[in-house]
Amino acid sequence: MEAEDFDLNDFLPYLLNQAAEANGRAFQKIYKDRYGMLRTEWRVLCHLGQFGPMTAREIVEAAQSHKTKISRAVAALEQKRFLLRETLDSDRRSAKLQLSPAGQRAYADLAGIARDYDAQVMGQLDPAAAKALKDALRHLARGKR
Amino acid sequence: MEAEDFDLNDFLPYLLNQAAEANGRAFQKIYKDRYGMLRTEWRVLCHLGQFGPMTAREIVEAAQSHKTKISRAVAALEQKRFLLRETLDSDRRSAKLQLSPAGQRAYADLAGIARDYDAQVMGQLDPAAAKALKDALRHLARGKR
DNA sequence: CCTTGTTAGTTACATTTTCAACTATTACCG
DNA sequence: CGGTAATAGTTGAAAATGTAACTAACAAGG
Repeated sequence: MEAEDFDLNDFLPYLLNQAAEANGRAFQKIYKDRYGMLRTEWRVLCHLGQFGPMTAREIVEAAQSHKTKISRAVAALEQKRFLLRETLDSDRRSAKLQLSPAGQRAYADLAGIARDYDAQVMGQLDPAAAKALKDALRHLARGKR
Repeated sequence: MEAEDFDLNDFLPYLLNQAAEANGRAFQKIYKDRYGMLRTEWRVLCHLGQFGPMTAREIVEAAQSHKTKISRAVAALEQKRFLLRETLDSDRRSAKLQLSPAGQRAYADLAGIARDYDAQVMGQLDPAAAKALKDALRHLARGKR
């Protein structure tokens, strides 16, 4: 329990951060340069492209992200004409959000690149370790918010 | 290579981010509430506590962090009296940075908590998976900046 | 219906991060 | 040496994020 036993390079939050940052940068450059998107915008695009129309609240839950972030990302995507919103009759506070054709094209483009990127990075790891890694990450990402 | 094959919940940068955020929050609260530190400040404290006196540039390299972030964190730690700076005779642009006694106490305190926290989280994982996880993270964190 | 409470989403403001100069010092090279 | 280039670190403005308060719509109980 002494501080001497502590090793920063073995501290999980630090490792996760370093890995996330190092890893995110390359891909971030792509959606930024190509579509002028921020990370949260890419995430919203991604959720809608993958799961179909959703409300903002559903995206908040799925992405485990703060509602102001989602709100702003939705507004930005709408302004860029990647997204359409349609107020729900059943609850006029919410809107059904879905990708425009341009949004779908952007999603298809980026998803393809993401897939390749993921395959390339994961390919550097031993297959068993690769699977274990993602399982562990999914476990760590769950439930502590 | 089609977008349909892409699964966000299997995309490494996304998983890394989710895991890092979920995981970082809990510990962040501690150094923030207890010492009013920001994450970069905690990191600088940590580097100095662990590796002894360094220059700002060395911290930048070790932490793979931007120099303005480090510069401001150093200034903040100095103001909080956790850190002492001493201009180098060999190169008067740089300074030797080291923790004050108060800084060392804060480090010892936080390092102990960090160690426990890490053990607790890692303990939830299968031992083999736990080791594989950190190895993989170290691999991913390397070299891509 | 009318009051009270809750929820979806937005907006305003403060904090933090990033980006682009800028200063001071050192290194290199004719 | 003297001038140009490179490096350590800082600063100011712009962008992004987080926090809190807000609006609008719904829900439920009397």
